[in-house]
Amino acid sequence: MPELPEVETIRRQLDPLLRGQVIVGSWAFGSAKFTDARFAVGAHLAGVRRRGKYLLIDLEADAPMELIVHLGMTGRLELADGSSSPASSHLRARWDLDDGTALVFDDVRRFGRIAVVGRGQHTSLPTLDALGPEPFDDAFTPELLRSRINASSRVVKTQLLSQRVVAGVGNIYADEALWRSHVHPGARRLTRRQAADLRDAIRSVLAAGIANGGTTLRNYRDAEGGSGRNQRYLDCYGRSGEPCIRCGDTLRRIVLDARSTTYCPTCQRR
DNA sequence: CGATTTCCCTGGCCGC
DNA sequence: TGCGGCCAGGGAAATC
Repeated sequence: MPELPEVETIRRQLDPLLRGQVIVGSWAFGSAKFTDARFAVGAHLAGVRRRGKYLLIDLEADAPMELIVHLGMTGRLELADGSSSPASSHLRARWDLDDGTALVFDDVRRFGRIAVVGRGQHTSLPTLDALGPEPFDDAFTPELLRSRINASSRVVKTQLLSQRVVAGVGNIYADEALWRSHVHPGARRLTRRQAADLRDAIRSVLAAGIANGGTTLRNYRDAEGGSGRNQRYLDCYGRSGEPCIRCGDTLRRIVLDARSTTYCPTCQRR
């Protein structure tokens, strides 16, 4: 379940390793979600960027292009050098690089996606195309958060997961940010104070996630095959039935949009 | 057009 | 030990 901190961790690891290399060959699993991988062959890798949970690898070829990778639920990107090849029991794509290494994409459940598009041409990926601001961007203000949340009748957690209000928040960090800011996941309107607290909480839980190398609960591994450490510091997600560390009440699990949601019924009132 | 629902996937876990 | 059933859930397509 890679969210922004996990994708950013991978981006930071891959960028210096991929920059300057040339893709000399490729292989892709026979599914439309991955077959675009072969269109990157022949391109020069100019750098690895990130938008929300999407990795954007800049390609220089006849025209500027982007190799877009979304890790879905169980996607893993690793660099294989001849000596140590990463676990790839569910290989979905491989890009052979001119120094003899290979970028390998493994994805057990095939919720991931690969696309090669013209630079900045994102209309074929609707979620990316309509992505909200980066959480650390100046544009992500409490006023913007409040106006977008209050403009829709959907509950706040659903809107956070939609990626349209802010980019990169998934189920884990949504529960953490809502808990930290005392906002009920089922709230439909935010006060100015709540919006300010939630904006700050989103930033702080994501920053902690990045600083801790991401959250590994099941499948997530970084680009070196390592586990994250942030799972040791989760206050709310996955802790239903346990006491809230802030007030002592028992954390409760509900289902919103078919996604499990943990919150504190005392700290997070509607 | 926005909101809501369904579907895609398979390893791990639970109960019998 | 074996096996059916269920759960995890991001994003896109289908439907309301």
